[in-house]
Amino acid sequence: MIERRPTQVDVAREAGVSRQTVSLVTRDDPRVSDHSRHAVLAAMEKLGYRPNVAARALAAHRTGFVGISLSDLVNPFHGELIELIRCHCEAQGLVPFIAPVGQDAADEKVAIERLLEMNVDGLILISPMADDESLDRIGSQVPTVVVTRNAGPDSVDLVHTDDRAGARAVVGELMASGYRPVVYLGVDRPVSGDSSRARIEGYRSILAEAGYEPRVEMVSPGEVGRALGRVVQEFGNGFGLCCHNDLIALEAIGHLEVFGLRPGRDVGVTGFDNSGISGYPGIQLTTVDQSTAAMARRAVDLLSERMGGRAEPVDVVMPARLVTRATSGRTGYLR
Amino acid sequence: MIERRPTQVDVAREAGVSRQTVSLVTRDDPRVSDHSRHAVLAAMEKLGYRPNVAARALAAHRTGFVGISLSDLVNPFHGELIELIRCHCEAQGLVPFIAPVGQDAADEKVAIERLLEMNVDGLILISPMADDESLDRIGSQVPTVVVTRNAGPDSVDLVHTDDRAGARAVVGELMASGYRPVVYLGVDRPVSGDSSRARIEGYRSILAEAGYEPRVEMVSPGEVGRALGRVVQEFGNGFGLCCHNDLIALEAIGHLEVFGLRPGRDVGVTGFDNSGISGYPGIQLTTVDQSTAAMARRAVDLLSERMGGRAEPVDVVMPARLVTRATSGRTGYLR
DNA sequence: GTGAAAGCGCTAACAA
DNA sequence: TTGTTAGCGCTTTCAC
Repeated sequence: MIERRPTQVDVAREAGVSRQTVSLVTRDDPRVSDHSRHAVLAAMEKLGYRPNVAARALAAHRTGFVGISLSDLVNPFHGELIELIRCHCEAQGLVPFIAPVGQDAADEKVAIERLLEMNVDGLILISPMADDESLDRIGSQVPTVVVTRNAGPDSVDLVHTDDRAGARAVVGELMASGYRPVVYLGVDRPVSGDSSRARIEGYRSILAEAGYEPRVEMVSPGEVGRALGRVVQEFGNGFGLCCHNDLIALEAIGHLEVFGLRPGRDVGVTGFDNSGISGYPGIQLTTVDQSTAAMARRAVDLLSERMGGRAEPVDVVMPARLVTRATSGRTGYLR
Repeated sequence: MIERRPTQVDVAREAGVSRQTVSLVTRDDPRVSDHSRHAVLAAMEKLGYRPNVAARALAAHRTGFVGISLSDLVNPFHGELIELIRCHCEAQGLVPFIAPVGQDAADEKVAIERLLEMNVDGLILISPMADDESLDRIGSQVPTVVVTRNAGPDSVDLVHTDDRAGARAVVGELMASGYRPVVYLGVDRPVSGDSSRARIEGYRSILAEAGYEPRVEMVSPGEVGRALGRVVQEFGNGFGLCCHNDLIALEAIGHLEVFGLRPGRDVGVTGFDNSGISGYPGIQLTTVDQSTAAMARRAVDLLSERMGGRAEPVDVVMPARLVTRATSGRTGYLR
């Protein structure tokens, strides 16, 4: 039922040339006569020849593969990012593969290890949980770009949004709309250089400047209710809720409605990521846009450069853009 | 900066054994003395040895890789499914990789082609767009399981939910709550055996039994507004909206609120997938549960069996379970 | 422009 | 239990 795959030998026999000529054709080498090339291509087509990547990798010491590690597949922001990265990889002749990561840093390590085992030429790590030492080990083995982190070892490049500024922007917006106090609802990711930390830092800084005490509630996705209950109990209404990302904000909005609190009216709510759903009518979440497309492009470009031999680390900071919608209260009440 | 990776030769020298012994240890072969095994493992650890998968694939004619093709990374249902598939692959000693697919069938073909090139031992295709002929070509090259489709060639196995029954259940629920007419809001995927078709068929069948005319509106994600506008214009309120999946339902709910229509009260709305967000308080979407965990497990099991030599096609139908929440109106109005 | 030869790092059958 | 011997399918000098 499952037949043997044709090899270059089969193609060569079919085309009436030597096997080496076939190899040259696959690599687009110019020193093949038009006639031979044509015969080879026709034979490949006829036989359904597909190069054996394992053999090529073994002989050529490269694969053209780019490994992508991605933990949170449920976050639509990541989905958008991956699709854009894929497009830019295509354009650069790189072949992207995703290793699904499980829950924790240990799972992530396994996933990255596997990408290394399959001889990827480069690595794009999206919101990795690994510590700097692990990142350094990885980066010194293969060109690596880390996306959404603002710090890391010199062996990797960094692409991230100005999370601090983004957080300051949304918190500023909530305060300008009159919400007090502004509470931060975040995820607990004790990873150096992680976006969650930068956002909290931005939140703290702008509150400090305005002379307010910070109040940070750490939650896991899916468990926003309890934390929010505490906040409602303590402050009633009129407070602002600066959420780590759009998903948490959506969950918070759901809980607020149960408490009878209308987002953008009784309570100000903001997210982060400007993911597709945040702009839906009926949701209209005020959030921060991360210029996802530019991030994706820069990440792939940096990787190409690293693969091309650059050794000095590069850190690209993308602008954070406030997207003001209904949930922060100033553009008209929706609900 | 980037040092050469150690090979079995290096490990053998370090451990003071022959290279072949190292090979045996990597394959967990029992006929190695405890002493040698220990020395080899220590040497591997010390050198940071990692097997070269390309070389292994070339020699052993298998990789242990399972390729997963996945078009819609933004749909959280797919994210959940992938994570479950990953877990079961681990348990079976299989290594999952995802090839990100672009927008259309041509992109998908490229992505699957790449998985084949990297010598995956098996393929799990999630909601593929390929036609039956393409699927047959794929399935006759490598063991393949197609998830979420109810028809396909004999060379592939099928795992899918009873979409017809699921659609009948939600439409029945909407009608029992008194919504008339019940409109279907679906995506246009002209793929044989696709879940979208089965759901529409279920919708039509139950409407026909009750003596109503069907009304199917096809939309693309992100463009629900226009179609919904037509429906509202025509029927005012009191109608039911059976949406192809939760994402579309959420988008529809957003638009309904702009029209001043409250889901579960003025209009009945249902989704499909029972994805995490559908149960959020404040959303409370009536939907259909697809027993995602069981689907994932069966898919991986079927793949193992195929890889083990089974040639007869298997078609597994998972039960569709109605999850009644607020948006279909009978469990108390939320909004 | 084409062919010959060597070898990438590993597995697998067999012999010792 | 360990070593020997062939390759797997391809790229890459280097001659021709």
